[in-house]
Amino acid sequence: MNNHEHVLVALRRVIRATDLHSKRLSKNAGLTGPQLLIMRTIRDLGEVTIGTIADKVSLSQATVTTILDRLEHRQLVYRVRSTQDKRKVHAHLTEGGADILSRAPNPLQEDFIKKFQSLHEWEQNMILASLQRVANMMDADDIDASPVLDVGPVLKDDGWKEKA
Amino acid sequence: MNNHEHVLVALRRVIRATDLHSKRLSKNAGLTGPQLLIMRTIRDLGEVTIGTIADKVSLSQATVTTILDRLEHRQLVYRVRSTQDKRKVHAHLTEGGADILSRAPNPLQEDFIKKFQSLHEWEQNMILASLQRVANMMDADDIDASPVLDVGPVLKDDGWKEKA
DNA sequence: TTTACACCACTAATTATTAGAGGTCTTCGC
DNA sequence: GCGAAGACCTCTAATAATTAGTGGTGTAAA
Repeated sequence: MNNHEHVLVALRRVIRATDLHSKRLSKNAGLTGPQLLIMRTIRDLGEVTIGTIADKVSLSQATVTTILDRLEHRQLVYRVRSTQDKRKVHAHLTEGGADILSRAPNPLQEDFIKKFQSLHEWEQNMILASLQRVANMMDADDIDASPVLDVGPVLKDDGWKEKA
Repeated sequence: MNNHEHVLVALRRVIRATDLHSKRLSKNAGLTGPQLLIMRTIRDLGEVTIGTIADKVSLSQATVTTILDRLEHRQLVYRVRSTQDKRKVHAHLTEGGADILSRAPNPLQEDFIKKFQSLHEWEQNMILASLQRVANMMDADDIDASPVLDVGPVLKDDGWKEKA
């Protein structure tokens, strides 16, 4: 991981911690930030492995796996194990998943990241430092968190994940 | 792995190198020694994972995987991925596989191993040393290798294993 | 005899999943 | 408001199977 990517990861963390964190979306909507992010990645990249998703969204494979478990249980995505390489698993959106996603607002994350990447390093560092100061000031929690997407009630734990 | 087990592994190697190695069986029959050994393990243990097979036959998981590939291609076994633990894969015999196996001679390997295990360690070591001497004398290759099992021609490489 | 090919077996690397631990946020009852 | 419960996120470490790569043996064909 080069220096550039470190900055990028930091930026993604900032985005997750502000715009798209679960505390914002889960208030009234059925999908959390990471869930939306992963579903968009699947939509945009087509047939995509768990490892590729993890790279794109800067999360561990283990985290992506557990999030996909929840999405699969709600029948928003499904998995297909590759026949070429049986280690790999491809994730796909179901019809319902694609439908819900099409009605979700686009946060322009990827555009933003692409533009950010085109900046000089000193510019990136300056922006990140500024964001840090902003984040420190945000404890007041006086920003409106209006509902973004409504796909029904949040998943209840009805024991769908049977233990071995 | 304790001392006892080391002896057992050595013994299995001796068995493979003499009675059941592929050079003996593949002459006229369709199944090699390791293939038979693995199929018997599946039959005797029922729903069994690759790791368990590898333990039982003292081979690496990787080796068992490749041998199962060939057996599966010949439709003698099939794999089912566990729903409880998606890392695991269960191997089963197909009807045809069970049929062929029922007509194969039983080499009494497991009986032999069990009896051997009941011996004192110095006895085991003595026997292994004797076997080693016998093995050194076997280069003459004057032992008849009569066909044991005939299930048709040996698998030809018709490109069934497509590369990624 | 040489050559090609199928097979065996290993180690190391790769991919996904699970276990376990720690954390945040929301809801529900008091 | 406060505390507990539940759903979720995230990580590291362990686990399971597969694949890549290497080297070897045996058989059959040229």
